Amino acid sequence: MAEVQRHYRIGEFAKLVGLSTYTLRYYEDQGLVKSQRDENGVRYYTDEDIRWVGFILHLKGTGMRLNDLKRYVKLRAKGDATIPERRAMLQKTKDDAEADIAELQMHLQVLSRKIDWYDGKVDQTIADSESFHDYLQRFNDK
Amino acid sequence: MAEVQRHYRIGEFAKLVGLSTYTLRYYEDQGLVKSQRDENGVRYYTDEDIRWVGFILHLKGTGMRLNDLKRYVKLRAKGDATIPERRAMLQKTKDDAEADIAELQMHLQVLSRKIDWYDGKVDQTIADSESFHDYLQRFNDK
DNA sequence: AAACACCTTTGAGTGCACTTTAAGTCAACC
DNA sequence: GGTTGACTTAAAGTGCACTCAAAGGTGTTT
Repeated sequence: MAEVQRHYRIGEFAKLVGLSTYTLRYYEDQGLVKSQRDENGVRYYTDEDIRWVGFILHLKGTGMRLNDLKRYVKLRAKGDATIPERRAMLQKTKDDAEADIAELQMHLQVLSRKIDWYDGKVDQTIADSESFHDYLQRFNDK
Repeated sequence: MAEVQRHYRIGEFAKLVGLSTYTLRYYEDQGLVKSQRDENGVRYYTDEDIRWVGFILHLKGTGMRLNDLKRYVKLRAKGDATIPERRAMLQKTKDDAEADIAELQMHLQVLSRKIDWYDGKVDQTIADSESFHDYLQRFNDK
């Protein structure tokens, strides 16, 4: 636990977090990630940066946009007074993501039914499929 | 059921299916949707078209790309011999969507715990995963 | 007659999140 | 001493899925 902080240069760090060096510099431009510099002006990152990037990738993974991410980072920099606002952002992101999942699952259900129909597992959709078949004839002409 | 087929012109149809007239014409260019024409060359759509657009929107909703959708439609036009391939496409789309959901839920879990942490509820959840808790502690804003 | 909704083709614009290129410098490693 | 990997800024390119504009046309409704 009491080890000397490891330093990672951008190439190594990129591999560790699963982003490209381009993206990392882009994120830095955007104010999402910070780096430190050595005496030659070369970026380096620490284990804390790995955790931070991991966290923002979780937020991104739930559908948060870069603009919101920027806002979140700015709020964080302002201190504890912004916690309620940050909490609200996360809550909204969560709610949105859950709505997305629910919608996705609804679409998936239709897809599953269609697959079942292909497998001949569905009998009550004959009427549906016949008109659908008729419909598709229109695509045959040209 | 033996009613005269209703005809919808593009504006009305667009509202019914929730797409813009631009998008509808774009989809037609791409071969995803077909329309019929009256004696003046004006597009019209039927109830069957509503169902068809509904279906492709379900496929889109599960993450299928327009290119794949185009491929699907072309296969469909080729007849029953392409059913295995179409089935496989749907299966892959389904598997991908399910993987997306799983990933999303993983990210959501991190988000949820962060919200709990903002709420000071974290003490109660130490029990289930100490290392996960430690992991999340790293994100404690300071 | 004006307003409106539709038609055509072609091409440009939008938004997001990168991704790459250019052109030049610098320093470490083999 | 050449390759590698880093640095800089600014700009252009990519991919997807639209979205809109231009410019001129037809037909139907008020």
